[in-house]
Amino acid sequence: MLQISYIRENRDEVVAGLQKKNFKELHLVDEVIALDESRRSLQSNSESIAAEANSSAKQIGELMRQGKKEEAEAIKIATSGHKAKLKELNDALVQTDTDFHNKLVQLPNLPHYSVPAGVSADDNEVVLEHGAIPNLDTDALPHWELAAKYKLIDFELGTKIAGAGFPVYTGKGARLQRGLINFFLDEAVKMGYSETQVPHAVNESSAYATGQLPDKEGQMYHVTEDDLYLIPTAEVPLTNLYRDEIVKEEQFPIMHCAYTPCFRREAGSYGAHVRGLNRLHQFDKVETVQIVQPEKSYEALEAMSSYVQSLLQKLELPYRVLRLCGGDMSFGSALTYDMETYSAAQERWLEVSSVSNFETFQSNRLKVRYRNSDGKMILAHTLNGSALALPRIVATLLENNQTPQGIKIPEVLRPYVGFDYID
RNA sequence: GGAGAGUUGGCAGAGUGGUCGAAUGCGGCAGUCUUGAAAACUGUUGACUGUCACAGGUCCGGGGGUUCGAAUCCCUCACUCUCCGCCA
Repeated sequence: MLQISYIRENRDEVVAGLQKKNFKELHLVDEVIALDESRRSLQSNSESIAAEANSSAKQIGELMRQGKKEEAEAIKIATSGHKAKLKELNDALVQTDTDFHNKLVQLPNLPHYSVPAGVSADDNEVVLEHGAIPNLDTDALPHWELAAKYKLIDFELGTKIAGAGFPVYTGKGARLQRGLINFFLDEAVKMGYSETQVPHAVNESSAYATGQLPDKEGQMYHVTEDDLYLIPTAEVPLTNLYRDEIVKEEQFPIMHCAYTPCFRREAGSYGAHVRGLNRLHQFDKVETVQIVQPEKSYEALEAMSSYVQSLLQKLELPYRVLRLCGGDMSFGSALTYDMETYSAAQERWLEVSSVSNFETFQSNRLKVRYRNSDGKMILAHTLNGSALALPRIVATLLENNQTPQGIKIPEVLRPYVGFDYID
């Protein structure tokens, strides 16, 4: 959620930023400003009446104590009109405030100045590419065929017990999953992230605070009986750890990592691009979250980005880093780097990580603040990044490393999985 | 699932319908003392909103009501705890 004080004072910059993000409902900006205006004037009206009512009530109390009943009665009669007026003003205020808030939350975050203009994934800027793209034989198989051949993943069995997009991992496939999770967690801890286990379901307040609600309501599984949402990413519980907290400056940088399954409904996608592991309703991911002072957040973003790259390097996967253009960025992000690995058998890039700085967009709702050295309350900046999401890593690992002897496991993973080849 | 108790400031914990944004203790901060620290003593110490700054307003789990006036009375919802039942 953007800060209204900023919108009020920087209207033109806000509009320009939203345009860069390819946001269409620009009229909302002026509507929000107008609603804020009338909300504040209603508030000051209501408050001055409240102030009068308060002082009358105090006088009455004083007079009653002194036993001057008649005088008290007189003031009672004189102030009896306040109540109706107050009620009226407050009703208007509540209505205006609700309208104001409903519109304010529809505004996405403003992009960082370095974000390239553009409307779609084609306009993303390739920051760098690393590693050689492997030349596979012409009979190389896509990962879903490899998964079947080596009995690593059973998609049909998952469909039977849950539905499409809920794979069952078996044998060395299951072992590979566990190995990757442990590897990612160990690496994150080495980087200074504190390992955390979090609930896999969250309440409405949490989903709202990190921005999944109301923006992405349909993308989450909702347990209606208990009004809980299955987490689409560990970002939600991890970031909400600090909801409504005033943290001490010396706690910074706050760094957490967590492994969780992630649940996404993601309706409406079909075809080869969602085959196999490319898009799932349940998948595994190790997430990293940082909460830092505003002046440190871009430094932290770069560190998170190079950390993710170091993982890909250790896994010996060719990858590239994209700086997302305005139109392709998520609702709450100010700057996002996507990491993609090259899937040689599918001959395309697959997104395996997304690292974002939300600046104060999340913390404004979360109310994560700290007191700076001048004693001022400051909203902290929040960042998060996948480090890493498993399915597409597994997909590229299987495809790129297929050899006549089987699928070669990268050195670094061998101690984690306990074998050198899948065969 | 059944029965009961509770929700107050960073924490613990008082609170009679008016003088309660709230006693007291702990913690935090500043000072005195000390070479320094501890102890002791003194002072100070919530958030939000609003203003150039004051003033003003809101907040005692959330929402609603009664009243001139609610932390205190009523309704309602949520959550927490205890006991019983069930259970990994």
